Amino acid sequence: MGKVNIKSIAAALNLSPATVSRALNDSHEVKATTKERVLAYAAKHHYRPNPFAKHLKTGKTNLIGVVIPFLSSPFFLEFIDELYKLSLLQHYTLLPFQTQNNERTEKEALDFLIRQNVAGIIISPAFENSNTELLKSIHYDHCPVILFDRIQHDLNTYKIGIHNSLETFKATEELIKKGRKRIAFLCGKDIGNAKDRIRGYKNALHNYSIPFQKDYVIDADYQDPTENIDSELKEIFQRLQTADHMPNAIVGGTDTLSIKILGVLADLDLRVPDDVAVIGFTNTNLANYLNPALSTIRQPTQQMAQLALDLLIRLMEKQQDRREIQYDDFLLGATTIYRKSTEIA
Amino acid sequence: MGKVNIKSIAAALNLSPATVSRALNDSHEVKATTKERVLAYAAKHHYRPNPFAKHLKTGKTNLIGVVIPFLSSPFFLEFIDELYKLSLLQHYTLLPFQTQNNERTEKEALDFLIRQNVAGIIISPAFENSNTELLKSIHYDHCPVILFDRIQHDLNTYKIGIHNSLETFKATEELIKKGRKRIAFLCGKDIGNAKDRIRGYKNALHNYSIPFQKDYVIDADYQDPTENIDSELKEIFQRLQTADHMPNAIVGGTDTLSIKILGVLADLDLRVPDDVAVIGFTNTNLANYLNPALSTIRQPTQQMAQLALDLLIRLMEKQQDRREIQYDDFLLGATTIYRKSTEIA
DNA sequence: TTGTAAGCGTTATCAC
DNA sequence: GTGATAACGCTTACAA
Repeated sequence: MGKVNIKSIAAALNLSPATVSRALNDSHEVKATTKERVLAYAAKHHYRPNPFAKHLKTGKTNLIGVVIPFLSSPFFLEFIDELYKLSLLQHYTLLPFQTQNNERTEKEALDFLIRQNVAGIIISPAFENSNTELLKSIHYDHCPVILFDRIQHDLNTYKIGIHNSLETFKATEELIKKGRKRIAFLCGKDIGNAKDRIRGYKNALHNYSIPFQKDYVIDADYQDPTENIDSELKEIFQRLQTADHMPNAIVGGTDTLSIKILGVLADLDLRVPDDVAVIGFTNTNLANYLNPALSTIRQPTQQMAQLALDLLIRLMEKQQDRREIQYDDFLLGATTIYRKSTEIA
Repeated sequence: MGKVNIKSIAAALNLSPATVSRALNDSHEVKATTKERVLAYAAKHHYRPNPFAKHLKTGKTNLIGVVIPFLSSPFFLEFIDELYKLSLLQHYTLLPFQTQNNERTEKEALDFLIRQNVAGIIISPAFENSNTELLKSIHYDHCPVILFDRIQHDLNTYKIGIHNSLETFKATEELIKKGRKRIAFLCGKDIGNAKDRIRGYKNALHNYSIPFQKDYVIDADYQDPTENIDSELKEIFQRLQTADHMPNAIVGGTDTLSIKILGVLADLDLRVPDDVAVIGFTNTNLANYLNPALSTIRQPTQQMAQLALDLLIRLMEKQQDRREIQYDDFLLGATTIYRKSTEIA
């Protein structure tokens, strides 16, 4: 069978392409009967509009680019999943990309998205101020950009995240109240929100007059959660153990690290929570099945996704120069769940 | 600044659009100096080719559609992740879609992919023979389709999976050898590979003269792993308990169920492995950190992704009528890891 | 209410 | 080597 497009439909029905186009787009200026004829024929012959032609003409797409560090982290996975569900309802199509915390890969993803002429972009940057100039030029001249999760970024736009310093403050405080004073903090190197999370941790120590120890802030450098950083972590803690300087509590600053640390501690024959209590950021129900069940700080991914999409759509529809808009930061509340790993007798 | 496209470059350099196009495509029939001039100008003005125009003209894309039941299952996540890495190297772009085990959603995804004019599709169908006719018409008339994981499907194409019956046979046999005889099997309703997995389980029972019991095959009907089927499972096992017919071992037929069952058993105050031993399909390192560490059958996602992409590219490049190709099935080996949950004293 | 025609950015087929 | 020109499938003034 030949290809079925507007021209062939027009020919078959003795109409002009313009009328067919109008009928397919449910224009009010076309007779009801013609509309029916066209629609019936189109359905019968499985007409599929060619988006390339359409977009070439209109210059618009219903694509939304989503740029995240990686999928293999429960938080980002949940976020994307929520976003999928929501965008489906609004007839937007998601184009997800991973950066592996790498600025170059991020740039390539952004370039690709622009070539695809996406209508908007939702991003959690590879690291603090990665691709700042590129993102600014996209946001100002091409399509709106919204930041989430890693919102430490000079791009002037809506930012959706949680109150990172507050959350780590509370978690650290909880450990202190339970009598632990040698508290370590795990964080990803250069990750956009690490600073805030460390600040909360430091403030809590300060509030309870516990001296801050530099070697208790443990930077892990990873591009990918599936990477084997376990041995790196193990070495660090082994060194602390040897120096008789082992912490008796740990705050996990990222999804990935919070889970990995349990395996590391088990390897070192340290009992959780007796020897070392653990609490960390993590968005997975699996935390409850871990050994021991892990206390977690859980980000509200559903809310975050909803808000990101709403704000983005609002920006996409607005004609105003995006340089001149007054943007707000949205800091949502996280949910902390205390489980076995912080249950100190 | 005005838009920079082939025409504007041509105007600025006093060339024709045709020459510019040739230069950008590194055609040999264009003078080296002109080529340089064009490339320099393009780079300086951040020229980005418009894929919509290009594809409208050539009718070809470098897009690969990937259709999976859901992302929130470790196996599919790993698979997609591997596919991302590999396709990046080959300059293909992935368009991933989830079906939630729903034929209608799957159809919408496939329709979308065709409209996007993807060069090929890799799919694990929503269930056995879902969208058979549509997939056939796509494969024969539009672009090659490759099946993976859930390969019980009438579509005649390359199929990549594991030897499901063999793997469940071995797992069941192991439990039998450890003295367990009341062995239950968990599986997703209608999922394409459930039949084979059940067959392996049955064969093992048969080989050791253990009578097959119908109520030990437990169907769980879920659209999404994050769904709350825990209570459903709990009820089923509670009923078995009451009837004094509780199994003392369980084989988990899917990623999702294998993990969930641990929580259910804990809720029912059953000890693993003492009261009930558990082994199941699951592609996550987290299995090692679960309570207790879960024995797993792990699919070779990296190999599967590599093979899927290789075969797809081969088909995309071949001109032959796809009805007439002789397709093979590829059954790769899985890796079974025995951990605490099957450690029977 | 419908038709005509131009044009979106690119590539391919001719000429020159 | 390079330049005109048509064409891909669609939308949209403008005309009728």
